[in-house]
Amino acid sequence: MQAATVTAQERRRLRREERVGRVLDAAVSVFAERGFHDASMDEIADHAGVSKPVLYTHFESKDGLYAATLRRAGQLLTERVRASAAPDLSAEQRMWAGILAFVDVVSEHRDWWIVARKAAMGEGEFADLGRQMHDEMAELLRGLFVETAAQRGIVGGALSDVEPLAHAFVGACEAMALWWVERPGVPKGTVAMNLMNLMWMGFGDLVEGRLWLPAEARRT
Amino acid sequence: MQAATVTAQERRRLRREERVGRVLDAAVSVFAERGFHDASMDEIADHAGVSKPVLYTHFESKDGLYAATLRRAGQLLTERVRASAAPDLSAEQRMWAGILAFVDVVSEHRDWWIVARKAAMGEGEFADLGRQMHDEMAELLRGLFVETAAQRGIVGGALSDVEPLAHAFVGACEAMALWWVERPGVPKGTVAMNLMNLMWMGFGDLVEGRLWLPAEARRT
Amino acid sequence: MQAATVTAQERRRLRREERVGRVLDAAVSVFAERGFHDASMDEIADHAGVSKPVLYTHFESKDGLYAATLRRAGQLLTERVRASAAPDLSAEQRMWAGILAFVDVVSEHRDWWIVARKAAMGEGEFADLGRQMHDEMAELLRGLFVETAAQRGIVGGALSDVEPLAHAFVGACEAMALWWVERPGVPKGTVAMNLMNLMWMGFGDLVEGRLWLPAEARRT
Amino acid sequence: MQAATVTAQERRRLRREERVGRVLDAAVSVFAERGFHDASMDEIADHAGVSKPVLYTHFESKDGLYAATLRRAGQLLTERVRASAAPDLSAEQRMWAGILAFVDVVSEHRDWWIVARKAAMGEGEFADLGRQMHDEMAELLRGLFVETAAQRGIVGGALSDVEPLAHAFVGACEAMALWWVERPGVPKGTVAMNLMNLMWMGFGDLVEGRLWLPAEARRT
DNA sequence: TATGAATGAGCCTTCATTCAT
DNA sequence: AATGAATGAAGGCTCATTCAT
Repeated sequence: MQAATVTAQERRRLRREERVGRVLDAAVSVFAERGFHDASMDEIADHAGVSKPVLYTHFESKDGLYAATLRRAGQLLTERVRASAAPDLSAEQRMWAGILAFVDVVSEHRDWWIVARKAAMGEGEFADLGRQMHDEMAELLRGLFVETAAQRGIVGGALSDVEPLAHAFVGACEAMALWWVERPGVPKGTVAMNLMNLMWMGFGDLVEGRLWLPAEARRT
Repeated sequence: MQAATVTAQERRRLRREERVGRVLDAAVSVFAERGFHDASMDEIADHAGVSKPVLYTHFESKDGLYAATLRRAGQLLTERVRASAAPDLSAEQRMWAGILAFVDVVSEHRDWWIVARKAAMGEGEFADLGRQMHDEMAELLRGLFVETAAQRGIVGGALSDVEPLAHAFVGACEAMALWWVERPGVPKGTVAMNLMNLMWMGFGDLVEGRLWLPAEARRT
Repeated sequence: MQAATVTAQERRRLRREERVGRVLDAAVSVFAERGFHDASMDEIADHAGVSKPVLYTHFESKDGLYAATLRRAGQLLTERVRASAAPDLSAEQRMWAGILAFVDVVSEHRDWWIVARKAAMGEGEFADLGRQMHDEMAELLRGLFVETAAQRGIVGGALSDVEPLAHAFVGACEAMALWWVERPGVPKGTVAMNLMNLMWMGFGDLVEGRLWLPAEARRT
Repeated sequence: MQAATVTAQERRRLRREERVGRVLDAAVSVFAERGFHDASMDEIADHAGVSKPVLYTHFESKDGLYAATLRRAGQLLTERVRASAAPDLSAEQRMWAGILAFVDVVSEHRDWWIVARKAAMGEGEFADLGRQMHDEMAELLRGLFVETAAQRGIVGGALSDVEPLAHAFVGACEAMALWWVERPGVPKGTVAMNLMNLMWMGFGDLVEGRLWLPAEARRT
């Protein structure tokens, strides 16, 4: 009896989780296509094959569902990138692995990535959730910069604050991913190679102190 | 009499244009803060200090007002960048001038830039209008790449298609601008320098054929 | 000087009346085509070639303009019908003349007639104004009935109240006019003949006491 | 279980139909009183005892609700008249039955009849729907005319086209109904008798070739 | 527990009407 | 006296959210 009861509970929990999963999948699909405001709870319920009140038994509100979707998207996208940067690899290897992971995950989870991108331009909590992967990647990059510079004995240098640079690099990745998402024919390897060259080369120059200066500063 | 009549018409026309200007200013401010959907015509009218029907005498609809705002934003932002790249300058000078112009215009017209960025993540006509500056900058960059490569006698090279690279660079600029827009304390020059280094260095490496290759490819 | 002043006033009055006439013409045209609600003051002003405030200097409001239009329509249509029934004619001649006048005026002033018809189905004051011609014709007919019956020495008769009959006959005229207005090819004479037969024959039967009775009443 | 389910569905369907019925009743009442334009969806919802969105779950739009109302009115009014003209009756009996049915239905469904009359004066689709009963009655009458004339061996006759006459007779019925609707005290039988006399007598005269001619034509 | 049906609140849009010139 | 421009008020429609079954 005990076993049966547990099984029944388990089954219920599984069914519940499956439900939630289905709803999130529907939500991400609709949110990605329409954006937050033009996505209606009706359409999401239809996509999920459930009735609208079910949405409200699992999520507080439309905002709640959106936040959950964004949280899920953040996990999905971030985990893979973070996992790829194994600590026993060299900086170069970690960067290459990270780029490969990024390209992979973006192409495999197109909708999640699009939803996050759209949310990133919003306001408040949603923007933060939407920027999760961006921030994570920027932080990883910043770590790589600092670590490499330290290994080479360079302190400070001309560009003392690498945080904006990290964000810029991540922005380059995102822009290229966006460009790529709209051109499905381009092979993944090309995209990754482009990104790696952009980042590793610029990275190398900067870390080694090769610095461009405006004409007026060069006279000295 | 003739002169007076003309003056009256002129005054009317001026007032009309001033009105339209005020409405656009209010619109960009509200759209920037709330996004298209959460911006209400009521709030825009309030911000402009006019009544709601005035919006409809100058613009077809909310969509029309939004499109006009985006068009205006596109002009405002794009003109300066394009104008900065005087054809008698060297490629390096043009790039530096373009970056300075970009940084200037983004900081001077924060709201226009934010509105355009938000629109760029949408769909359809609005997205196109919102991407105007991005596309313009990417095209300018692409031209610089091709021209410089040609001057140095490099044909094809390892990265035959520079379009994605141009988009990536523009993405880097945008990400840094976004980062900067939220940190008003950072001096403009620092941002510009960061961007120029990122672009000119990576640019130089690529144009000169210094190419990063994955380990398995390097064996050959 | 006096003469000149008078002339100037006259001219002004004429111009004013011409203006009012133009506005009424425009109003009847727009009201006829669109009906009261879908007619906008803008469209009427455009049709009249004047600006909207001019409408309000001559008429109190949209309702006022509509009422004026209906009053004018009532005059225009009613006068001719009434004038046709010269008191020195026989009843038969008066009826025939009235029908000819009705058919004439309806075809010559299509819009005025249509406007009145539409108003007749409305509410309140407008309905009354719209029904002016109908009521006038019904009254004329009733007079003919009573007069003829009296001449023939018939008092009371089976149909003591001829008012509803008069309305019914007028309704027949209107329905045929409506049918005719939509079929411009049919000659005027045919329509008039049809109406006269309908009315004169029925009229004759009734006045002379030939009465149809339901089967159960006939047994007696 | 099966039975219970079916019952539940049945109940739902019944309630749904009842709701739709209630909405249509409210709509016809408000449309009859105010006309299409001055009727607001708010007022209709209030009359029906439901909230506004309910109107939109059952009907596409205000236009749709109006069209549905008119269609319903057309059915309601037309069916009874058509049903009354049983084919095994004589022409005279059919006309009398039809008139009784018309008078009945107009008095029992005052609002439906008013709504249809108002719509008939409009334009486009609505006018057609509003004229349904008129057209149906005209067609029935035309059939009676032709049939009776044929039975009496009259071909062509002086009035070769009976369609306008049929419309005129129907117009007479409508005008009398309108007159009656505003004078509730008048007994139904009187109205019916008046109409029957008008129609059957005029009808008889015409079918039998008694024809009124203008003076100038009579000389021959 | 899941659903069909309902609702309250809000937003875009229009138009008769009126100022300021 | 006439106009371009402006406004207040109202109506149609939608959608996130919640009952009653």
